[in-house]
Amino acid sequence: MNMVRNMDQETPTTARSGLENYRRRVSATKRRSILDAAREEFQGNGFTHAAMAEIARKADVSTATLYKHFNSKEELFAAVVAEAYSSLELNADAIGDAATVEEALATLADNYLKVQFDQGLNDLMRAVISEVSGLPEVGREFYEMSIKRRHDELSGLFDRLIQRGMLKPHDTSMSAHEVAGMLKESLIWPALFDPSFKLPDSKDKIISSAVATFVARYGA
Amino acid sequence: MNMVRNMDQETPTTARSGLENYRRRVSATKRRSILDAAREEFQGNGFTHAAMAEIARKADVSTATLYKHFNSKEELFAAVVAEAYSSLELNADAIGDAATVEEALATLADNYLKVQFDQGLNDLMRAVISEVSGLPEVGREFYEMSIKRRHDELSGLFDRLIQRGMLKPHDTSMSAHEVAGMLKESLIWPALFDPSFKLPDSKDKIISSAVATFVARYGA
Amino acid sequence: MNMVRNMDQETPTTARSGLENYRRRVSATKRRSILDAAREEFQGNGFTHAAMAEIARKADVSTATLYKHFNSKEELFAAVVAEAYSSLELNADAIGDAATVEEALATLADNYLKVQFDQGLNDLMRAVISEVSGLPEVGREFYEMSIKRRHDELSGLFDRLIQRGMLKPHDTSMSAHEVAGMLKESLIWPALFDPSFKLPDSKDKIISSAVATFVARYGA
Amino acid sequence: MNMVRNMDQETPTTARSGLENYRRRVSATKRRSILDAAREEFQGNGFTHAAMAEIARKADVSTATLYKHFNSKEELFAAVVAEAYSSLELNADAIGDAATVEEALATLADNYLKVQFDQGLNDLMRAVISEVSGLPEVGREFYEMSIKRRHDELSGLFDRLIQRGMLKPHDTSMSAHEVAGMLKESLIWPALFDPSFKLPDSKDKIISSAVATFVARYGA
DNA sequence: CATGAATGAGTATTCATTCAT
DNA sequence: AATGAATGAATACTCATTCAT
Repeated sequence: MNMVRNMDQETPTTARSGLENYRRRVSATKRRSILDAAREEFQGNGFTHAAMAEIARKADVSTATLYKHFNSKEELFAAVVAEAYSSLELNADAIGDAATVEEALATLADNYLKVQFDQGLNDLMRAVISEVSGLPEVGREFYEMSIKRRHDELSGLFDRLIQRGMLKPHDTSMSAHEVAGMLKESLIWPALFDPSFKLPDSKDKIISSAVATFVARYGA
Repeated sequence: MNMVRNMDQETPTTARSGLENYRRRVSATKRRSILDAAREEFQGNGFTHAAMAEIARKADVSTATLYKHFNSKEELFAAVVAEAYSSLELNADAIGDAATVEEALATLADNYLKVQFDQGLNDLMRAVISEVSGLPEVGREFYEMSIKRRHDELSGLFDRLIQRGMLKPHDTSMSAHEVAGMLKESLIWPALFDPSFKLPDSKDKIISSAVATFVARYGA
Repeated sequence: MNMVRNMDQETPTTARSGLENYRRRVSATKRRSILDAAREEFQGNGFTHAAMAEIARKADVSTATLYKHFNSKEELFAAVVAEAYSSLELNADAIGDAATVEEALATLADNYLKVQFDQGLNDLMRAVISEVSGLPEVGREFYEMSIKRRHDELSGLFDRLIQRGMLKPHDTSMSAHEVAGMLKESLIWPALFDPSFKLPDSKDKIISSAVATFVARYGA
Repeated sequence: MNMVRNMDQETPTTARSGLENYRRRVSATKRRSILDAAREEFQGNGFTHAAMAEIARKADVSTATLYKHFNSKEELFAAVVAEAYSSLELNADAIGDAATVEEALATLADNYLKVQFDQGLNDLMRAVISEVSGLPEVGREFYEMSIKRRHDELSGLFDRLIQRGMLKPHDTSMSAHEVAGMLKESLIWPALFDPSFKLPDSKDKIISSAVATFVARYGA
């Protein structure tokens, strides 16, 4: 049945005219390179200082082509931001079977920080913050889709841990904010003000301490 | 008394002419109105979208006069930012005699949030973050002088509370980060992405919970 | 009957294949829809603001097909304009048997105005005038083929009326200009400056007066 | 008393600071050269094809200066058009004492045509017509201020001629339209479609005939 | 010393036309 | 023969900064 479904999807593709297929592929490729170039520009220069012409140059397309794919600079930026957070992999489930609360939280924190720093999300976050007055929608959506989403994931994890008797019953939305805040204060906040900020060696110690503080209050 | 005040101003360069004095006063007044106008513009529109011409207009001076006082937009911005954090009043001492740790922390948090929201520091913070790529110095200095400075004040308070036996001995720099982070996550972070964000009604509950979590781990 | 129609089309190049025939018909259909779409666009937006892409969209063809039929925007515009005036039906003859000069002229004027307003010729005329600097040929040709052609028709009518003794012998080219000008001043000229201009209620009065003035000088 | 009044006006001017005066002069000069350059461009290329950069170049100013004087291309165009028709000198009065109606009308027509052709008003008129869809206000205002204004002047003259018994009492608005239309049909209308159209040698004959037709109906 | 007019470098966006399939 | 994605050249407008008076 799986095969059949696959065939259902693939048959029309192969049956499609070569021209259509070719165009689809070329178009997708260009769109991809535009998004990559745009992300690089926006992360490096922020929204305002990123130039459409430079994005086009980096993507190796004309500005007109760029505008065929995205109707405006705002729309392109929104697409870049949306793609950034839609690619975030939630992995609270994956670590749900950790032996201890401490282990689970530390792993989750590690994953989160890895993604945040490796994918340049701090740079993108600064770019979004820059345009909060001009593009309030993008700001609000970014907050909802990345920050709030991870918060919900975290409080969901806590709810499950309560059910398993690994945590005291409590307001998990509050506690999720608290543990996230403890980590961000030392590890994300500085990155907002210093583009060269890297994860410090003390990272693990900071995580351990935050987890310990969390457990001191909410541990079973 | 009048003399005393005059002497305060004139002593440095003795026997200044009345004209010189007048000019000095006029100049200081203009500088003041420029800084006020600039702060208003930068908080309202961010660095990039603030216009020097508009600042000059609001300050009721010509653009040339504006440039006599500040050599560039960057320099003016830096001056506004510096003034903003240098006017922050630290008040950890004032509440040092609180009866309980909880009371002391809650009062401190209240003061901090009041200043942050009433003086539009969130707006200014967004402006600084916006220009971190272009003006890294301003970003770093802002972090040092406002965020780090408040952090040092807080850990200093904790040190004193430890000495009085009201807190367990511990790494107070770490704990200061943690309690600050817990508050910011709910009460400052959203303001970064939504300029219309106001302190929520749940503010006191959030403060209480953060303090309780702090005390659960670090309380004596 | 079907054969007859086919023969009408096929006779010129005998023994054409069915495929060729089909293509010819399709091509003619497309050309037709392109011209219709183009006229709509040009009348609505003028030459410069009409967009080739929009014309293609309205005609339901690709831009490439559009360019197969017409080598440039200018050529397409010229074709639209040429078609517009070639479809003008002269009808001076038809009213040649009117009882009085007054009646003949009033009928002719009525017909002329009806066509001009109903077929959107005022809009097209504005479009032509707009491009007179860029496309002088189109302007001159439009003038020759529509304005001058109607003028010739009119002076021809006057010549016949002179022969019948219904008008004094005179320079009919001059008088044709005069009567046309009298009507246009009130009924066409305003439309050049106001696209929403409609024929006023006083239209008949204006026609009568112009005719009366004409007759006062040139009547037998 | 005349002298005193002059002094009243000049004193403040001379008392004005040299700087202010200098700037006023320079600014007026630049504005003048911008308007001249713009008129040349608009007459030559129409509104859409006139380029702000080219106008700036011809006026020997930067585009920014150009925008200091006129907020937009539309506004600049409107200013050019307004200046063109506000400089039209009505001179029906001046010829009010002509011996005969014929003489008065012929003189008036001559003046009108002279201005229209010498000042390039036909070119400007084409430019206005081009933008009637985009800038309806400019179109309507142009019609009101130039065409309608001259029409009112003409019918006013006719009213006075009726009072003097030189014309039959009649609807002078109608007759003004008629005589204007007779002239325009031969002498202005062709210029709308041919930028190189010049006043023909037959000009005087055309004027005479139009006047004669007018007098045939409305003469006393 | 103050002025504000002038600048030049910069940017987002559009559109007639072409070209690989 | 038909497609529509891609192009490049063009253009209105902005703004930090300077300069002649």
